[in-house]
Amino acid sequence: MARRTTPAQARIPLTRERAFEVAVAIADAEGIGALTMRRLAQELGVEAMSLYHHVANKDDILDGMVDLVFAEIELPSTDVDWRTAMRRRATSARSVLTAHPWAIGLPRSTPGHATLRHHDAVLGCLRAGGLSIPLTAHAYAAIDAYLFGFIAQEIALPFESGPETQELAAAIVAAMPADLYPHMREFTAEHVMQPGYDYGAEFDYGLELILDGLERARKKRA
Amino acid sequence: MARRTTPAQARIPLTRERAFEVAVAIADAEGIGALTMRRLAQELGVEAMSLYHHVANKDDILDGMVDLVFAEIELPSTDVDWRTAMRRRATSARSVLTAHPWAIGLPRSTPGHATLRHHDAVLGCLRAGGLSIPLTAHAYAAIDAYLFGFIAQEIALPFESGPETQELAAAIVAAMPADLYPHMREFTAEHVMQPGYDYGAEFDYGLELILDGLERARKKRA
DNA sequence: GTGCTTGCCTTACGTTGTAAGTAAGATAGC
DNA sequence: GCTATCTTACTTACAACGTAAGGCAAGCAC
Repeated sequence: MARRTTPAQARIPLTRERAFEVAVAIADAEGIGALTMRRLAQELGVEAMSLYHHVANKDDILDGMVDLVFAEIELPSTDVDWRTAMRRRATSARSVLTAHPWAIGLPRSTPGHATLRHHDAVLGCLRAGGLSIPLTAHAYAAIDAYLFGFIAQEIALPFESGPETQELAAAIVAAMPADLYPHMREFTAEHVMQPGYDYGAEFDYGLELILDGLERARKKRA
Repeated sequence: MARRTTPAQARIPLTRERAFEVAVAIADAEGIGALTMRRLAQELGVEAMSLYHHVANKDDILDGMVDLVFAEIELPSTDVDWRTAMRRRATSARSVLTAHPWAIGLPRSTPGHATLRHHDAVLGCLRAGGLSIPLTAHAYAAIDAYLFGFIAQEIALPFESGPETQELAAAIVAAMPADLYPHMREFTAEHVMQPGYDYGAEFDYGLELILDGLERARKKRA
């Protein structure tokens, strides 16, 4: 019997977009490992195989999810200084990807519309900011490598980035063989354990380093 | 019958290390997707479940593989200028991780000995180069974020980084809706398509940007 | 000899993605 | 009205996965 599971209420028709949204919700709540075709279907009030009428396969869903996340990231504005615009979009990307930590580790196959538009806006912002095309190429590669690299490292940390959990980090290092890693030991004792330490705060330093270097290069050419 | 599969030759006893090495070989040759417990066991002339006498589970194997890869990366030397040392280790990391492209995308759970020793050596190199502890923290975070971020981006490219495949990149962009991504279009036409373009070459520019900024900060304090 | 340890194998289970086929309702043409 | 077709969802089934539980054989200690 192909009877509707909830005959009382008119069913919201299944669409790609709804599937992506619910998939994101599952991954956010329980991790990407909890996202199976059956689980997603169940959450949509549908059987697993019905999903295949709207998506090609699971990778298709993962692509759609990543694009949905990218759509959340603030596009760089061309109304402000290019460095300010880059700073804002970097901060936005960091907060969005931290909220969806599974997204950065997903195998990226085909970029979606939001992803492409995002990258297009970044290029446009750099050009509008007065960077030459070769310098734009340098900036684009450097900023994105740093941005997504930092976020990936931060997410991979075994503890939350924050002041109250430095003790945990210290405990991890303290549990290591005493003289094998002397510099990590020193670094932990004299820096990580110090009050006010916050790994996440390093984000801004590195970003400014790159933006300053690029601005210097831009001025030199002009 | 617990008969040996190759009774003629004395069997090399199974060890964690041998399992890791063969696992790396499989992942290198056929991708990480081809690495299953059964396949690995077969390659070792053993049944799948025998592996569990030497490793805890599959994640344990993945950890061991990553550590094996890290062991290949050249440690930064303290005999040369700290920037030279960082440049060399970055170049080494890039070539090693490009040779084992599956490694950078693996979920990192517990770092192994080689990984820890590597990070310890990096910290030691920076300190020996005259960077203060806070500046070492900045440098460590910035360099690694950029380094691993760039490599991840490079590996995720749908084409090999190299001069002869820029046409493919151009074809991808050319297939996009005409006016949706104007800056990508401009960038491709006026830069990617130009002779001599090589995305991989951006690696050095960004790295120098960061190293120069850090050196400037070091000098200012001294 | 007996008993313990080590190393490997056998069988089996639950879960996964998805191929293939089918059936119910909606819509269009007459 | 009736039928043909399309859309949407369901059912069944399968091969491949990680791994739990237990068994058999060889080597060693005594």
